[in-house]
Amino acid sequence: MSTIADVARRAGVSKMTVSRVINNSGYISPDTRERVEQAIAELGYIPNALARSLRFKQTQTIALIVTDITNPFFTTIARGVEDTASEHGFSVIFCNTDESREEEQEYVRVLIQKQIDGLLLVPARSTPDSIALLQDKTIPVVLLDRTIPGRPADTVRCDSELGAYHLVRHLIELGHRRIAVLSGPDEVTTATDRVAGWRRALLEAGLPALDDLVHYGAFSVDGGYQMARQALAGKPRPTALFTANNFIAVGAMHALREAGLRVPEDISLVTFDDLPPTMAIDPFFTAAMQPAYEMGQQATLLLLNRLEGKGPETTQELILPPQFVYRRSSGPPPPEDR
Amino acid sequence: MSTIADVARRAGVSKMTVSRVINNSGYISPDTRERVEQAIAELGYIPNALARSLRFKQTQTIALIVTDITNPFFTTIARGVEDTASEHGFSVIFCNTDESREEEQEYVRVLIQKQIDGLLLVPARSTPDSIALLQDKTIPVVLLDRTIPGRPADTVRCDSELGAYHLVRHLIELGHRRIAVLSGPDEVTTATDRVAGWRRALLEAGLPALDDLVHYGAFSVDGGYQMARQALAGKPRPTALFTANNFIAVGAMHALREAGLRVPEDISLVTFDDLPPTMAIDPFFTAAMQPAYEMGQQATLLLLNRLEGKGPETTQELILPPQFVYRRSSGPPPPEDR
DNA sequence: CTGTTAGCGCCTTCAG
DNA sequence: CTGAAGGCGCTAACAG
Repeated sequence: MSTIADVARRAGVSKMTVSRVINNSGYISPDTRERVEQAIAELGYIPNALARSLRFKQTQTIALIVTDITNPFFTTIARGVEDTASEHGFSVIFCNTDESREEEQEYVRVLIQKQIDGLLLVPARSTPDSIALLQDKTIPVVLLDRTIPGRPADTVRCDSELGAYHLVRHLIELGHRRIAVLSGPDEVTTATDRVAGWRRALLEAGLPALDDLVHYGAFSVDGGYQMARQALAGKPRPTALFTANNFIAVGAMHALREAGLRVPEDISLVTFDDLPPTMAIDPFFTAAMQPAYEMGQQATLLLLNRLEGKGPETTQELILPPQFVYRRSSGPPPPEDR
Repeated sequence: MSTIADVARRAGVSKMTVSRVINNSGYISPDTRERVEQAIAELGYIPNALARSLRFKQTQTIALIVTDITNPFFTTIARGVEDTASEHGFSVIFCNTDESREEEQEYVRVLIQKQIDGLLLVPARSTPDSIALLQDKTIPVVLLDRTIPGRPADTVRCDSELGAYHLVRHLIELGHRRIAVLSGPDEVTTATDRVAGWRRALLEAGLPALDDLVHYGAFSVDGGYQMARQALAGKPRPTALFTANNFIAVGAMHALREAGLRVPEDISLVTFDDLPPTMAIDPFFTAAMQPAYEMGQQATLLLLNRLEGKGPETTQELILPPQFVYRRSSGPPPPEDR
């Protein structure tokens, strides 16, 4: 790897002159520039960004920590982040925590060492530890999708409570009175917010929000399967399920099929997060779709603004509305339950 | 951000001593160590990896360039890469080319500047330019999924020709004689390899591999839709379609539905790449499934080995077999076509 | 218009 | 067991 000194030697100038040519700064005589550019071309010289970063104290690199990159929701966020960052000349380091608080802490440490300029974080669990570490070092952080209770921070997320409220209301309007909710881990704000929306819809309709109907578990196919089995064992059995994400919905469908229940004839299902249109032969779920790409994009823009010292002093919270699609997975309850 | 000098001052020792404590190198008297560790804790000192990298000439960072991170196939690869890299203490910069050669070139340039230790590349188009740049700088590269004709390089991929051959053979055994292939861009080796497998299966069965039956397009839902419409316009109409990836299959299904054709009663469909099990309520496609996670994992291990100077002098090519699942999307041709 | 000096934060070498 | 000097590659500040 040739360095700026090699180029300088070859062009018969000082390192400084080469630096000026590279960065188009200051005045340079045309033929000096020519000589330098030729030397650069001959050597195939490419500047070392590490050395620059060491001086400038910025790396043009941000990081994105998510809990599960295989979930299309996060994939789409990631795509939004990468597109936006790249457009603005930033690279993105991706990290996957698998919902583990320890992994998250470890990643944050490494990323600080690598001197990232900022971080986009989907917090694995609601503890302020990792983000406190960043904020101490005055490295901007934007929380994505989830919040950390009691820790103010810039945030971009979807309105979980509202989305849940509308989905459950839709079920109530169809005539359902026993609606179970299959949610994520109870330490994660999206999971508890979605339960809160479920509760509001029920109470508003004068229906009891029984604890028996609330299930917390993992945001995964297996979690959905387990919770659905529990829910189906309830007496009397719920006539509808509200699942808190796409994987849970798929797992619940497996359990329903196994129990010989037809959807929506025997039981209805509505869910947060749809299956991506690119993957759906025949879209089926009634769903609240989060604007994942836009969330990634907006979060990145907010972060990049912070890097430039722009934006208000106080923390910003951008809450995007979900979109609703009503499809075949929801219908009226079976006759005996009306 | 505190530096090693701050710690040294606070502990009343030299920078060197602090460095020794951090890296556990050389002998240090227990109570000097104690004092230094205390100073580190008090200051919340975290070493600057940039400065280290500048000296050591390695960043413990690799990059992964894919063409479309929203495709679950690449997502799963990415997950395999991230898990493996992280286990070995490496961070991963993700880049998305959208199948654009220019984007790829630009990313490679930036990544070289950032002094990545190695690159995992899904080449967007079959030109050796970007990888030549890396190899000139002796930065190890491992090609993933696709090869670059005429440019030997370490590669980890799935056997596209074989997978296609078996899928098409399956159709032939069911009685199909007019089988169209809907493939990717004709400059991409996976696309051409899959057409080659299709051709071999047909010729081996004594069937004509007519050019009319071959369609090249984009690896996308829209590409699949377009190609399927063309294929359906063929006279006589094919009785089966072989699609070269999951998105193409989904797009083809849209076109089939639009044309009022039932699968498999009126027309059969087999495909490379399944829809991921986490996303499938009711798996439908007869498919050749690529071991995506393992591909990511193996490619990363190969790359990390190269970084340590291990492995044979010659380039390595790891070709993994696809797995086959036979499901409802394929059946015998309609009676009039038998 | 161009060059010199100094330093970003860290670690290797070589003395003490 | 500990410290001082020097350099990784680059550029800001200050000459000339």
